[in-house]
Amino acid sequence: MAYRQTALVEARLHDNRSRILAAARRLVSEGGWKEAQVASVAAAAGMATGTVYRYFPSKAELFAEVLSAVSQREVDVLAAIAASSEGALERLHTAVSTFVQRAMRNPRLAYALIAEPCDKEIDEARLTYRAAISEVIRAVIASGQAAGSLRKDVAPDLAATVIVGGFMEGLIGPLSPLGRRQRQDTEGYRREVATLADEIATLACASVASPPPNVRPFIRRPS
Amino acid sequence: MAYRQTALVEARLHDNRSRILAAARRLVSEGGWKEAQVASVAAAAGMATGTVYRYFPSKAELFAEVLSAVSQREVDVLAAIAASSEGALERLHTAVSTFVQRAMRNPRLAYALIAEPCDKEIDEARLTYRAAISEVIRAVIASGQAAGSLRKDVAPDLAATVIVGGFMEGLIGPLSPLGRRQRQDTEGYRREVATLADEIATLACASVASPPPNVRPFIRRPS
DNA sequence: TGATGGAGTGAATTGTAATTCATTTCTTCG
DNA sequence: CGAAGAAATGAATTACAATTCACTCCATCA
Repeated sequence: MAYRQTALVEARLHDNRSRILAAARRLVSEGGWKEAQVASVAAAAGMATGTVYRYFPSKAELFAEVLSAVSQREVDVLAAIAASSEGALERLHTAVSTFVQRAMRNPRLAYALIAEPCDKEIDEARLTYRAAISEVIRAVIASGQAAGSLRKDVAPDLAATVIVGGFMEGLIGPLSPLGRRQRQDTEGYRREVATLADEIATLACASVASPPPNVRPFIRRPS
Repeated sequence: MAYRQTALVEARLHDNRSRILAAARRLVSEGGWKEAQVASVAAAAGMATGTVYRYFPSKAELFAEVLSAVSQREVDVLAAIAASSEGALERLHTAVSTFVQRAMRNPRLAYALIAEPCDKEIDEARLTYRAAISEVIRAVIASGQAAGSLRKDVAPDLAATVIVGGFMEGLIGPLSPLGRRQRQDTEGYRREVATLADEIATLACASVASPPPNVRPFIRRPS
């Protein structure tokens, strides 16, 4: 028994793992999935390609962990807002507009994690966090319905799904590399983002607020 | 000059092209993108792989045309609804619920075309039609605002994007191979679909209907 | 110090489909 | 019929990254 792992080595291993994750995250947030190749990550982390595989079993698991780390923080932020003692409508508005504003802080990363085409396996990991966000929103809606401040004629889970889809889609244009024209460090940009966030949040709130819309849809001949 | 294309041959060529498109569409609607391989399409159309390339320059263009054909019909249906003389809110409700119901007629195909992970190039073609749908919805919203039946405090293009994202997301669960458990030919299924369509459409309508929601969002300390 | 075994390396391998193209088969018409 | 050109074929090629692994390098400790 001439070798046993010592604390120093253990620390280095842990550090390597972190460096890989950081490099992976940086590459995605700079160039999207196109840049997120295992070989590039390894190079960016200052090690050989094979080394990455000593820390992660596959590319998919590596990036799932990147996604997980970023997304979990957002879920936590939303959960904290949801847990506050404000009215349901206020919590919903704040949750949505906060999500939008935070996403716009790092648009390229948010775009990649939310919308950019990527490998199937990574895409599946997205679902998990979209579901987690949806669940937070659902709880807010359900509590608002119980308290009587929100309409009761919509299923909370469906409403939450629609709201999440809505604000994500509303974000995609502004987030996407094509939709962003302005430098991010200007006052005008900040104001635009705040306006966008408020408008999207208001749409979300309106969809579940009382009173219900008074619509009498007409019947179409099915075609 | 011993050969010139005759009408008979021209007809066969056109027929081949159609067969390729039909086969491609059938494969996607049966097995999703996983089954949508050029070789499989060729086999399903009863010809050799290389032949497909005499009609389409690439896989992406082939499937973009499949997507285009299916989507354009939906855009047309929505446009017809949008052009009717009903109130804006009624047109919006009918447009959304009609889209949902039509999608649920062929869930596997709709799922593939709307949400299933696929090649980047095909994914880009999706954007075109999502934008076209969004534009139809935007026009309805704008006309409703002009007529005074819809709130004026939301930008029509943003509202349209959010609504489209919302109803697409609301559809994904029910459309996806995992979310569908029931046979499609039962009375119960039809009723469920109708309910889903109505609920989603109602959410969409509520998000832009008058009066605006009365929300006073609280301020969070940025974290 | 040198024997032991884990850690790191990166060129080579693998897997997966799209795409090509030399060859064969079919159509046309003198 | 048979020459000429178009269309079809499908096995071979290409492209591209993920993944592997035989080897080298380093840390540990008797």
